[in-house]
Amino acid sequence: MSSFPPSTRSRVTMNDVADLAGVSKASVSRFIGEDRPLLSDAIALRIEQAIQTLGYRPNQMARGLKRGRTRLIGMLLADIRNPYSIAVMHGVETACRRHGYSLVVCNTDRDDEQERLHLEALRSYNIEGLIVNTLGHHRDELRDLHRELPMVLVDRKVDQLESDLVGLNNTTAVLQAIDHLEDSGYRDILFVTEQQDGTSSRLERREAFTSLLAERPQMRGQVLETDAEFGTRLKAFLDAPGSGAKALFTANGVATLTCTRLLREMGCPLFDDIGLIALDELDWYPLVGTGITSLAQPTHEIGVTAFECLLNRLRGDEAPSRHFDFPARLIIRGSTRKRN
Amino acid sequence: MSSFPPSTRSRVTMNDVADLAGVSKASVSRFIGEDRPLLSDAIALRIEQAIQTLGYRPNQMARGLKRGRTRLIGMLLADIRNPYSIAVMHGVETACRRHGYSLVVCNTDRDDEQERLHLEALRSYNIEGLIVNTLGHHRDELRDLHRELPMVLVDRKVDQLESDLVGLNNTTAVLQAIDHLEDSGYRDILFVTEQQDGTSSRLERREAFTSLLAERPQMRGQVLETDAEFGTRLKAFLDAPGSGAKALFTANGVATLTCTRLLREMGCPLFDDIGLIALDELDWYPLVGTGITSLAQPTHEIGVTAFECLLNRLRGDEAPSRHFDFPARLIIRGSTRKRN
DNA sequence: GTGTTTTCTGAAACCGTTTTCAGAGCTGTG
DNA sequence: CACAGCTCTGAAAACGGTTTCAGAAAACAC
Repeated sequence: MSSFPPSTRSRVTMNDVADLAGVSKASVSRFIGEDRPLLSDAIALRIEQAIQTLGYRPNQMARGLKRGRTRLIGMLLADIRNPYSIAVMHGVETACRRHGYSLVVCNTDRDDEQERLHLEALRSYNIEGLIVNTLGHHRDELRDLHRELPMVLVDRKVDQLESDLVGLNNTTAVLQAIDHLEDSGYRDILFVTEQQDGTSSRLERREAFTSLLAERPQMRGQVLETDAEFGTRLKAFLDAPGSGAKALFTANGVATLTCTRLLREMGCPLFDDIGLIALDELDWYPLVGTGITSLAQPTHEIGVTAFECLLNRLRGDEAPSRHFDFPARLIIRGSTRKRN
Repeated sequence: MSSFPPSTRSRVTMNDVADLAGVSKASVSRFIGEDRPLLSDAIALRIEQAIQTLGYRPNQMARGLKRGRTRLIGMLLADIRNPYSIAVMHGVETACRRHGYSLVVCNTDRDDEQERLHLEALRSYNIEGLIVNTLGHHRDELRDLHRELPMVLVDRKVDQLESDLVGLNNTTAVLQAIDHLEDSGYRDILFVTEQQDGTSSRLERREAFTSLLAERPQMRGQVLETDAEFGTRLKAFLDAPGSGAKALFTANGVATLTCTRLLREMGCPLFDDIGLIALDELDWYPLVGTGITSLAQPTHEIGVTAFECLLNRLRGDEAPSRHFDFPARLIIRGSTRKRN
């Protein structure tokens, strides 16, 4: 009878429901919370109907305020346009959804100041946990925050920050790559990485490469960063008299893109003269030249695991910090065909 | 003197600041809000110092509760793994950051039920505005929500939802493509689109293609969806006796990937026998075969514009709903070399 | 010196929830 | 029938802020 068009009312609140059902706010609160069994059937029914007719949705902000549970988790990303980040984020998002959490995504675009601003913002929203995939400068802010809430690092360690870490087993992955290259007859390997900026995974991969190759006298290895002079240096590598079949080993998706572009610009056929193996799998690898061999990371699993770590901590797990090192999966394509 | 290690205290609140500074909460509130000019210099200084020593950060949740401004905006995405969505999201995120907003990202994975759940969640967080890039089933929920807050559609219209729309001028883009194909000597065009699912842009592109080709008797066009039988049908198109040079016109990134994969599997050299023009630009297009010609969308600009629309509405702009149709940029590569 | 503004400040109510606490009804016992 | 022990309910006090309102102090006018 007394039905307003709900559109005119600003927003239906717990009081409205209580009034319509003729009960107190407390009862409504019990109904929507975990205390429903406390209520008599009669009252529960009245509340349920009132909620139905009014289309009531509890206000998470108010809930979070009183209860301390916002059901919000934050994710700090260094570069939202990196497919790796996106793939991991997809995993996180899926897991969040499954457990009733929502995700606040913060992209720093590799900018330290943005990282600081985002950290402040996230804190002010009372997020319950944080997933971090950035350079982690602002160590102090991160540590402060870590005292207040659980935190999980993805892919990159942060100095002096004791927290769970989820990522790739970089050493094993690099070993897989080198083994595969050696098996396929390659002897002269150029490891291509983006410029070192303190990213732990980047450093680990590079060091794994250097130390593993040092153990194999039959192979020769060098390392190049994709800096301003990369083009000329790459050309020099290609032109140098070989001590055996040559191959590039790119340390991530961006490096792969850079190399493939350059090779193409140099008119180097893909991949007759030179081999290529890439860390990280991208959907276009099968399409380029004879196809790019890669080591795929279980990105989805990494994301899901990151969230689950957080969830465990939220549920009170106080165990010392753990590391999850996932293995890579070798996908062989034309870019590493057998040589002799 | 009475300095606790801040780590032991749960979280410093406005009351703590007020106590330390020897003022009332009201003054602290004025200090952190827009009423700072009301305060005397002496008091402002005391507050500022108290905030400094305690490391106080206001709680956005509590703020939002009373004030109604959460500084949160939501983005509903159909498919977070689609590079187009990511590119737009990057634009949105940048704009958000610039204006002090944070972004809650919700990925529906093209699932209607997830869309509903996310809409509920977003509403419960009192987001101030919503950017929508989904199928928009749940028309009613969307409409309800639209009464409460401003909304902007990206790329796809939603039936009977009067709201701002930001996207590509699909008709013009298709026209550009056809013109370019015709100029380059192609006469037999296969338009490849993902299965129709109600996405307005998908439909517009297809219809633009059909009607534009109808006006050009010298060209022949047909449309194929990437369904289960697409492989065989594509092969049929390739094998059919041609009435002129053949080309594929893929309606988005996914379709391009599908086609390129199939062409490669069929052993069709890329791109000698057949041309290809793609709507949407991806970073690997230059690398495949002789390079894929594309129509690039100004994704970043689309994202920024979407946010700015929202911001205008938040600031009280009540103008009737607007459409922003951006033009595409033609990037010519080897896949549409001249034929005769 | 009084009266009127103006400027600054704090008390208290409020935002929409949860949670504590006390009390109102019952039921069962001796 | 008095008493304890349940089960259910509502009033009221949080949560961490903002905002209204009224009053104190200072500035100005006469």
